[in-house]
Amino acid sequence: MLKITRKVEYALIALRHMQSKNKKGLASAKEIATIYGIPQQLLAKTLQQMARDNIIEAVQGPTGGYRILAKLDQISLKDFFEKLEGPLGMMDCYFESDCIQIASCNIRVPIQRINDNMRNMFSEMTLHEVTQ
Amino acid sequence: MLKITRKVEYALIALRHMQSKNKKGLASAKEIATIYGIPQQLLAKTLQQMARDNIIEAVQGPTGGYRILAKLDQISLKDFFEKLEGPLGMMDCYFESDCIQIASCNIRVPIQRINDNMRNMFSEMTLHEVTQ
DNA sequence: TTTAAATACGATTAAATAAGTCGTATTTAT
DNA sequence: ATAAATACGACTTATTTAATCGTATTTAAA
Repeated sequence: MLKITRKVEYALIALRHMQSKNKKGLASAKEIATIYGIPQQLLAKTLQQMARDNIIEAVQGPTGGYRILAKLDQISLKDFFEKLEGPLGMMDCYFESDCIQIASCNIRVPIQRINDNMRNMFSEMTLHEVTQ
Repeated sequence: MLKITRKVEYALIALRHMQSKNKKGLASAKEIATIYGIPQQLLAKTLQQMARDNIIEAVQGPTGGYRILAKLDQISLKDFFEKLEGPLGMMDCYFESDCIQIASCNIRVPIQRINDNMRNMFSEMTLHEVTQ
């Protein structure tokens, strides 16, 4: 429990790799996948998603690849996680309220407190801190 | 990602229910399962595990059940989670070091930083806070 | 203008994890 | 004796995550 996914892991690895390049330098999915031993197609999808989210920029065609676009010190880990994996809650009832048990549930408030602590924590860390 | 399991959820519900009883009062698995609409057998296992961990105390035989044994304000959420689900790390490499990629991995240190933040957060919350 | 190497992406399959059930044994109040 | 509770390993099912497949598009360079 409380694990991050491979997708997020691969995204962080890729970002950190791209940071080590100069401003105009591109990194291809193949290059990153080979260096870090991760499945190329899966990484590619993750990179494509980050490109859609304007975290990175894609250049097509041969000699193409990706480079960092956003200012990483302005993106919180919480936003980053949510861009890649959707709403960040330790229990689904934090967002959805279709739980039949709601009436009898006795831990809603305490759970929200834990959730809020966790979200705060990730709100206060930036992508830059993590990939610097 | 970053979800707690049903087991933990059921454990919290059960603890909170037991707290609402007086010192000698017992709550059976059946009672709790019925009130909160959770699978009895699964809950029973979780209660048994908490009993083994001396968080609660089991009384066998008819009229038996469970009651809180430990001082909940002395058990951190981190310890609680780890008792129920094992080591608490957002990535396995926080504990295991059999990852083949270790040599080339570029996010070990950053990931440890996130992990440490998370573990700190859960170390600073007590079970009592969450179930009070 | 053809080719090759890259991104783009929906659909599908495989693997891992979580959730739940089953069966049986043991304990103990009545 | 019986019934109602805990104890617990083995098993099955469901859900989620991870990975792969197939195909289309873009574009630099021969």
